[in-house]
Amino acid sequence: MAQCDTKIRVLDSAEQLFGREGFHNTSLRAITSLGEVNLASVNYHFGSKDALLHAVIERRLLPLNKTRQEKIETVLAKAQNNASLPNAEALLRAFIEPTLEFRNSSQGARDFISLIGRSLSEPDETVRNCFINLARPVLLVLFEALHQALPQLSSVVLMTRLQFIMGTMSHVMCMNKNSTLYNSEVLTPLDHNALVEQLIKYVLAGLEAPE
Amino acid sequence: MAQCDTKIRVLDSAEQLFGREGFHNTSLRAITSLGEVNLASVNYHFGSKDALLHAVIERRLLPLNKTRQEKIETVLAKAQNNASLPNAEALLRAFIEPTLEFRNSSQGARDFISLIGRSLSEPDETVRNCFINLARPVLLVLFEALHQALPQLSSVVLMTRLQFIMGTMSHVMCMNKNSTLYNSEVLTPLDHNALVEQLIKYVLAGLEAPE
DNA sequence: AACCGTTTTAAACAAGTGTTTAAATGGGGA
DNA sequence: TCCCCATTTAAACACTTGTTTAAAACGGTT
Repeated sequence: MAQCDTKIRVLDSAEQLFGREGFHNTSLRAITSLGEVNLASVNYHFGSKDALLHAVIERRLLPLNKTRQEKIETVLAKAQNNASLPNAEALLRAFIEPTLEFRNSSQGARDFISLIGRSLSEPDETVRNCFINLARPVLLVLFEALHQALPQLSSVVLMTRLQFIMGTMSHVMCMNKNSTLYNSEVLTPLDHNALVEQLIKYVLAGLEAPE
Repeated sequence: MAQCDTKIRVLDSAEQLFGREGFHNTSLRAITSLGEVNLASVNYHFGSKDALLHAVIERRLLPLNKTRQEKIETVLAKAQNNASLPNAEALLRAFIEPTLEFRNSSQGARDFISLIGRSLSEPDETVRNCFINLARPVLLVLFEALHQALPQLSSVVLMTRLQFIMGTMSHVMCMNKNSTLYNSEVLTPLDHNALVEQLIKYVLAGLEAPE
């Protein structure tokens, strides 16, 4: 089927360019020439540039959110079996690890994660809402689970800290070698696994700090 | 002086629109019509749209960075007088509080802080470098100061955690009522002071976590 | 082979972009 | 008053943008 091929080529090219150059800084002509397809195929298959963005995000985010939600529910089920409180670190891992493992799996995944890492602070609500609406359900699940894990925290403080965690994660998701704050030839950045562990340690400590 | 007035009106309008709509999503015509000045005045007074962005950022960031650096050096001097290690929380406050106090001072400041909060994850290096180059000196000072305050942390871990802190801060700086993750009619967000205290608590706990 | 709906293609569309130009305007000093 | 300079203005520039059009090409079914 040639038509499926075209659709995927558009999605892949759009993912790469949206992730690296940003949505507004990427033209349909750049996408179609990178994917070596005709300009009009975008509007034919997707309808508009906005709808293309939606398709790009949905393709990766739905499976990712499914994984995250399942892992969270596994932690909750285990706690219920033990008649104990769910473990906060395990819940954070359930949410964070799939994200960064996916990011580490391919260059396309890396570009995509960069795109959605940026989307929370995107000024244009077209982009922002597209991500937020898809992410809200699993974030609510995470919020409720963390509420069980840390009953000493008030709702408003927990919500605030969850926002902080999202900020920390977003920043890690967008990071690449060109965006470091210091031109450090001396310090070599951490590898994937060490970075994940440091991130978990950081957000867990912040989350569990006395109110 | 009519010319100064025009320059300031362009800067103010650009600050507002860059902050709210993003750099690439803001046209010179939108800026000049908001400021009620002629379109060509931007290129006459600043040279180009890129140079205008630079001027917008520099106008606010240079004084802000000066304040942050002075406060950091005050903490360091006090520690030296007491022949003790500098206090990590005081150092974080020296860096964070001026930022959020400025953000809270006016709507223009709020727009500006939103602009630079986003700039770290900006895909276009024109915008990103503009901020990073101006911010690097004070960040290096902060890094060295925290190194003294927390000698048990290795350089690479401290650097990583400083990146996490910048991510958390960036997110707070961009936050507004339209970007919340949950449509919570129930939870009313924290006021300015409570938010600052929660932020300090969060980043301090993450920074001081055992390595 | 003829027909069909789907997909691809090149071309054009109207609107918007940053920048440049050259003329007009304004006010202070000789 | 005249001149000069800095500033403002309206218009045009060349280019890019997302979208639409109508014709062409394709591939499977009868």
